[in-house]
Amino acid sequence: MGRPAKYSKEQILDAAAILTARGGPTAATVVAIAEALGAPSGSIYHLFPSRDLIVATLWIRTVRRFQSGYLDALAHPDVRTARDRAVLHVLRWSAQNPDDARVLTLHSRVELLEAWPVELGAELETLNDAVESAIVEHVRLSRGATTADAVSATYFALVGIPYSAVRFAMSAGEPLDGWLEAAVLRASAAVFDDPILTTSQKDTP
Amino acid sequence: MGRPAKYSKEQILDAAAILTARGGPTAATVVAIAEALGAPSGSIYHLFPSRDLIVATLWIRTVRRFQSGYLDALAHPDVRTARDRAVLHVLRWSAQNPDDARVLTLHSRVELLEAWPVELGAELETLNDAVESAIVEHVRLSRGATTADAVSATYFALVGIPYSAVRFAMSAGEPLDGWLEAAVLRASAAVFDDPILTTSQKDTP
DNA sequence: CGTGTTATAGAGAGATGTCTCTATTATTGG
DNA sequence: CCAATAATAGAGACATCTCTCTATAACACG
Repeated sequence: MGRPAKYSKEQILDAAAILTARGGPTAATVVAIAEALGAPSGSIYHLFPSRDLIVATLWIRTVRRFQSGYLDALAHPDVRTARDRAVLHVLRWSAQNPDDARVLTLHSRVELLEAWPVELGAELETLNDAVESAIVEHVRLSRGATTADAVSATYFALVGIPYSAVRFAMSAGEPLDGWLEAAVLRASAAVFDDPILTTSQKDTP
Repeated sequence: MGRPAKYSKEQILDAAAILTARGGPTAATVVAIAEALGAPSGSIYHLFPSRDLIVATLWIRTVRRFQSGYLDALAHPDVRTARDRAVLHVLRWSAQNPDDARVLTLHSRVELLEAWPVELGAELETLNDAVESAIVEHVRLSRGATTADAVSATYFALVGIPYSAVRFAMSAGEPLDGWLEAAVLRASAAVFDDPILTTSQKDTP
């Protein structure tokens, strides 16, 4: 019923991802996306009501794509294995999805879009909930109890540090494996060598 | 000789820094800078020939400001002390200069400006030379000889990791001291616990 | 006190981006 | 084959940004 769609939302998001990854936060203009698809700009607005919504949807899609494997990795019952797998997932997922990784790392959410669409407010609010819960759960498993500092430090070790390696590799042109993988694993693990993080249950090798 | 200047280049760069730090790479428009100074946009062009040159000059100024203390820290004769001081300088300088730090971390140089002014080409080329030399020298002091991987890893440990903490703190609203300082020091130091980095001269605690 | 000099003031030209609105095209079901 | 439907096509209104150009203001020096 009706004319078949020539362009899809996914196509638009794909084009927006590539443009953003390679040209910065402002590169994904509606005109540029339309050109990438060989469409006039009006056709884009048939699928997305605004540019902001394209960018916001791209952000959500990218975060979700990253999170699925990350949560699996962190769910491993052995605490140490979970840590290593989570860290490695950041590196390997980024290596396999360089454009998505660029969207996530080169550009922080705040600078990607100053005014986030209200329609997606709720979704954006809860976007990180799954990872946050998983981190809290991980801290509980490691220590028996949680504190705000322990959760923050764990977040830093299991997300912040591996992402710094992704940024580093992307700007330096280094491959995301070899010595860098090993270095990130050591750096991340070292964060846990702290009395504050290991009071109730000692993590011994 | 002539009317006294009401606005200075420094004032313009200060306004651009604040705008960029708080509103992202595109926030420092000439109009916005002019408004911040209470001047019409034409007056800005009397001091800077183009917006690109404002942003590029701001970048150089910010990097230089950061580097001066960093190089001092890294110049300490004791290798271990040099490392710790360098790492701490990143954290403390960022805490004391939050807007400058935001310019440096929230936005990578590439996304700040796609086309860098040719006039500053040479300056931008050599901007990191001093730090790179210092890192190479540090590696030589630690190991007796240098390899590309060792230099990269050192760069990651002494710049990448501390900056990831700055980003982390800025987006999470954590203070840049306390447990985070300690965690970063451990994470950074752990990168050096590697045979590749310690072949000729062992770094033992 | 006037002249030369240097800076600011402010309007506006031209480019680019977002978004709207109408016309047109392709398909499906009767 | 003929509606009904749902999509694309494309022009253009409106906003904003960069940069230019001319007029005007303030100060130094003789």
